[in-house]
Amino acid sequence: MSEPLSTDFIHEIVTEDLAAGKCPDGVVTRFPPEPNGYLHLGHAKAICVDFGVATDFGGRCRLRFDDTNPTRENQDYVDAIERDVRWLGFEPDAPVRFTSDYFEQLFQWALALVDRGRAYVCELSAEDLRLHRGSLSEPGRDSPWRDRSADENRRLLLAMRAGDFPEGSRTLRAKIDMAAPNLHLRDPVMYRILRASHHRTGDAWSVYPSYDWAHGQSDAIEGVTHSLCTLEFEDHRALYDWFLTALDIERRPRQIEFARFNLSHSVMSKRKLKRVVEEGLVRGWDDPRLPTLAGLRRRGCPPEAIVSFCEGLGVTRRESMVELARLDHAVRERLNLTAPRALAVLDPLKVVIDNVPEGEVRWFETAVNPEDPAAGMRRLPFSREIYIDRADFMLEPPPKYHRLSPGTEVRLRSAYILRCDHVETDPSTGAVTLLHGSIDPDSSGGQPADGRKIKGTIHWLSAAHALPAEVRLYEPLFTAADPEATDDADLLAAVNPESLTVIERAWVEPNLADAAPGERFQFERVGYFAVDPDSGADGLVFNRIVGLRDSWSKAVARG
RNA sequence: UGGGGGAUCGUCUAACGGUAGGACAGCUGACUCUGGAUCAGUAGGUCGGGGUUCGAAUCCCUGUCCCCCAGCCA
Repeated sequence: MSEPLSTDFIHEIVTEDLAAGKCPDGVVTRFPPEPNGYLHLGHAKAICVDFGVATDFGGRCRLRFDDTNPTRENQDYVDAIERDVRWLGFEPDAPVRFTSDYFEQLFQWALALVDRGRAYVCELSAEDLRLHRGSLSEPGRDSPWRDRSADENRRLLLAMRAGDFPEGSRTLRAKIDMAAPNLHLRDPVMYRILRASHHRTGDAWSVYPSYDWAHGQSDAIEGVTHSLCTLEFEDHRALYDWFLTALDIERRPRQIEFARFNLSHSVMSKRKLKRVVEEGLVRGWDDPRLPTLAGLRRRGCPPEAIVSFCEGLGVTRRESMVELARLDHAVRERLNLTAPRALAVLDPLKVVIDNVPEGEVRWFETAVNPEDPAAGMRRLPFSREIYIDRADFMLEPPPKYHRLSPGTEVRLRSAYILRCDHVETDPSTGAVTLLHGSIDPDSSGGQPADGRKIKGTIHWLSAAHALPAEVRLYEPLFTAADPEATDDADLLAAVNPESLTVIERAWVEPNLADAAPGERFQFERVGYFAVDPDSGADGLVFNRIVGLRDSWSKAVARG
């Protein structure tokens, strides 16, 4: 608490509430996902806000599953969501809660409202109910069932619970005002009859509470002080407050809304996400190109980077389009400090070093991570035949090209200075097929004895020691900056056809032989990569998390 | 159209009547055994129009644009 608190408007409100003595038992918040889908970056921000506010004020944050709709929810999602929250690094105040834990209390409260004449059983069909609601500009009309006696309503509500009526035939509605300009106040539905088995309560219920009826009361039951949610619930706040008042609830939670964000070149709406998965545009909910937490995890994004990204976004009531570069930056910032380095050649070109005897192996020591001396050293084998990346050689180099070309020198990272002596090309295509070169024997470790400056340093691998690996390169899933704004019909056309490039046979240094799924590395001069769970007996599979910044290719692109 | 919200560098975000600042992205340069990292520098903004004030991003009036709401989803 000695650290300066964030200055966003939610922190200001909570500070005021605390000063006014409104939270005698401390600040309590909650993250309330519906277990009907996978968490994504948007949820990550909500999680950071919910947990962050609680932590900043020395309070608690709970994880509560808003499981009021058994037709769309299931235990698999519950497990996946809880795993994702913990993976991000947050520890919910035990135990994990469920709105379904409060079904009985909620029902008793509904009965109380019925008795007070504040709720009634309505027999309008879904269609008729819609017709009675009016429109944006016209008031609604009262339901013909609006003025039943409290006794009759109680009897009917109990019968609804008992399962005496068919699904959809009746609802319990709050009796508020069918002419209210806020549509949510036009006698909203509190209970609907659903003949569905619930993942926790089984077949115990045949009526299920609506979000509006359940949410605020669940907050109240749990002693939540600040119920943080996104902007689209703003109009619901009047109803949230109406229920608390109608029930005479004393310790009132306060709903505060903040803005979601959009990520450029990405989609986060549940519907569009579902679409790209179901249309087979990606390989599943954990596809590394998706902004789902499962996808980001598989891609190799460290959770700390995701949290740092979210925290850097700020909390406001303004809609925003966050550039993907922001996420990339957070990932690089984290990985630069923590990822062990490795040499990997994605597009190999063989070089025979004529002044190194066949069969001889020389070993070089180099840092695991120059940014982290504590990470120690690693050993690299060097021999007569090596691979370098094709991009590091040019027959006719442009100005300022610091890499290898006929007759020039370059440093092989941590090993020797190499000169290119001879180039073999395919006579029919002109393509370079093999290089011959020689090393400066007085440059062992990479430092020439005469102190001459070598501008370029490239990565390499001893051909005899290199490990084959599959490498998957990812680009944004969408070419359009704002695919969320495209029509569903055009969504497929907005997909980037080159979002995935698979390199079947790349080479990595032998130290990676035992790398386990999830481990992250920086392939020097190339980017950050993580071991994919597809790795196995057939070999290693790497996902590119994000490339390194590359001012050379930018310069080339500029011309 | 009724109601509820929102407009500050390209992007995100500060400034709460007193010098419009930071971050990301961009550009320059320095340094470098990663053309990475790091460091230094640079460019770039208050939605429009009125008004109040010594002074307005901030207060008032007015206009414009954008988002959300007509599920027995959350």
